[in-house]
Amino acid sequence: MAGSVNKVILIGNLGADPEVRRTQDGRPVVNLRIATSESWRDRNTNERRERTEWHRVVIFSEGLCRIAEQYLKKGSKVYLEGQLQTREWEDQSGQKRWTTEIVLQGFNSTLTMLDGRSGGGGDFADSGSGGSDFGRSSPMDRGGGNAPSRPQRDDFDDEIPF
Amino acid sequence: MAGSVNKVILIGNLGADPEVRRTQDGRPVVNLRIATSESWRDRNTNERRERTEWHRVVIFSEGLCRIAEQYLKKGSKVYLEGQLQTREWEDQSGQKRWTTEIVLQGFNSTLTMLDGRSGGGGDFADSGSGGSDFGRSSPMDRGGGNAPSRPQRDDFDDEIPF
Amino acid sequence: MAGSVNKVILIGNLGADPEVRRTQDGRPVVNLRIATSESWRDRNTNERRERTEWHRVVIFSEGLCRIAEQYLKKGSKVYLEGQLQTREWEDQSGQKRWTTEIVLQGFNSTLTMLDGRSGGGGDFADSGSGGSDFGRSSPMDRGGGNAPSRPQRDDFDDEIPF
Amino acid sequence: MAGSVNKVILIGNLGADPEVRRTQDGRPVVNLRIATSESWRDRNTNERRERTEWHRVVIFSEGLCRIAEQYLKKGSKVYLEGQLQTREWEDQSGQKRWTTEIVLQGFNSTLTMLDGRSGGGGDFADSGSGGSDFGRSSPMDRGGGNAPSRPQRDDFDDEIPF
DNA sequence: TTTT
DNA sequence: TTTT
Repeated sequence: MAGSVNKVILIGNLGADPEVRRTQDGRPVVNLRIATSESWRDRNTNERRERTEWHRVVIFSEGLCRIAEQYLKKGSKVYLEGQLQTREWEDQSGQKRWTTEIVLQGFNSTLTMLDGRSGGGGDFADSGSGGSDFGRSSPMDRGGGNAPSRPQRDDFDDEIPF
Repeated sequence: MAGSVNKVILIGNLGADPEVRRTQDGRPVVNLRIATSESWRDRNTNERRERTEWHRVVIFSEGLCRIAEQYLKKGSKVYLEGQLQTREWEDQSGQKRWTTEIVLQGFNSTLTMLDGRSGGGGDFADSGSGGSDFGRSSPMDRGGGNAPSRPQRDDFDDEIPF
Repeated sequence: MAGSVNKVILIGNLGADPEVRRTQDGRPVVNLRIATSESWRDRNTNERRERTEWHRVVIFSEGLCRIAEQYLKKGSKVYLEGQLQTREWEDQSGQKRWTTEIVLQGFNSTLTMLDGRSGGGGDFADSGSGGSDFGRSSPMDRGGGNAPSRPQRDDFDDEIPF
Repeated sequence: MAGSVNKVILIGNLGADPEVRRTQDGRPVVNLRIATSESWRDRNTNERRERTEWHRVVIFSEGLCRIAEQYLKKGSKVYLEGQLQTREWEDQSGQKRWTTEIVLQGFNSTLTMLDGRSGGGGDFADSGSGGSDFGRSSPMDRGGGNAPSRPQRDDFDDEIPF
């Protein structure tokens, strides 16, 4: 469909260290659990109340995976932009289940650390990546195939951390 | 938690007419199914491909419910801002399930029609408001001078459709 | 125009303490100067480079003004959502000039502190609110003053999880 | 500065056809004038009022320039994401002036047509460009210079329009 | 004028 | 499971 937008913006804290996996062909995938919360004072009881929402974030962009691996850990505060995707899977009993995740992949995905821990810090974005590693299959896949002479993602990565 | 943000921005089309329900105490709740899509041309096969993502949207804001009921229908294109919420429920077999929805409720929720169907059109936001406490004037009115006798939220509601 | 959106999202640091003024009829107006920066390493020279952008922010929302006054100071890091407005003025020589500002006023304006300085911290939004009721307690608290017969926040709590 | 965000999101209509220029080294630059509006009913007079804001948009991304040239015209409705930049210039009398623009360049810039005119339509993003000119210097580097051997942007462009 |  |  022409003219659609699917964007999630979060600022929250990692509930656990980033979980790093690799696809069969060696590309990294990082999963994050991120908490966002709201607090307010209940008018009737005057008690302070809080609601925490837990988000599943999946990073496919190689550059952002690297950032997550190197700089993020349990408790880190991040700003990110990604998109919603719901995927279907089967539980042990063979029943269909759905999980909704925030996917960071391709252009318009961003990950920024908001606390200075680890001496890191920085503002990162996935330029859509360069070469072989990106998207292979997805709407974002520009390519793959032949190794690009100089993958853009690497260029980008060269710049960071600063 | 201080300093967190949980925001979803979608532009997409309704896959069905809005589904309107009422809570036990009479407040409206509207459910929307919204599709966002991306298309690209597969470089390897040169085929055009498309991926459609379906989103569950729940509107609790009374004002936005009214808008949805009155103006939206299957096929309508909308811009919206809401927040992610995952709720737990039990399926028929008593197993826990989770569903992630985009909730429009309270400040920072917005719903805007992007096609002119139905003679409608307009830009709506939920002030979160109930009745009497919102906006003393107009969104743009910084100033004024004469205290308006009638709360902006009502004004706002009066304003639409325009 | 129906169906338009005018939104600015910034994360940056205050270049100076908030500047607080009052309108003739006593309402507060707060001006902020906020810096956003990007850094990168120049590929050719291998030097680290940086570009800082300075933004003029004007807060008309009383609640957000109060927050700014109480919690923000030079160096504070904030997340904010507002809208672009360009206003015309005359310089000393009578020539027309324009200044573009990010205005926080009414629904869909938000201000969140991202560092914990001052013991503060919090997540604030402008419900378009009128006067006395915002900030008094929490972003979620719409209460204030006379207990509204059916506080929305409570509604909200009732509703979730649903 | 690490951890900053500078993002503008607009949905509005072009007030005029795109204005296309070229830099000395041949790269395209497109200027757009975009209107966003809000309407409301004045509580005191009960008149309908409207405020239109005009935005200056500058597109440096080659891919997005092409899109703008090919598909946009006066009256087109667009969704875009870019960033704020204020540049200094001198008027005829040698006085300093500032103009704030919304710049589409590099990752995290997007342009989407929201009306189907011209048979067009589509969802475009600037991947930060391709080849040789991105990252080489900066996100802000509009430069370029050497023709990229296989510009990513072209890859991307191959996919559109669909 | 901020920040890292 | 985070954070304040």
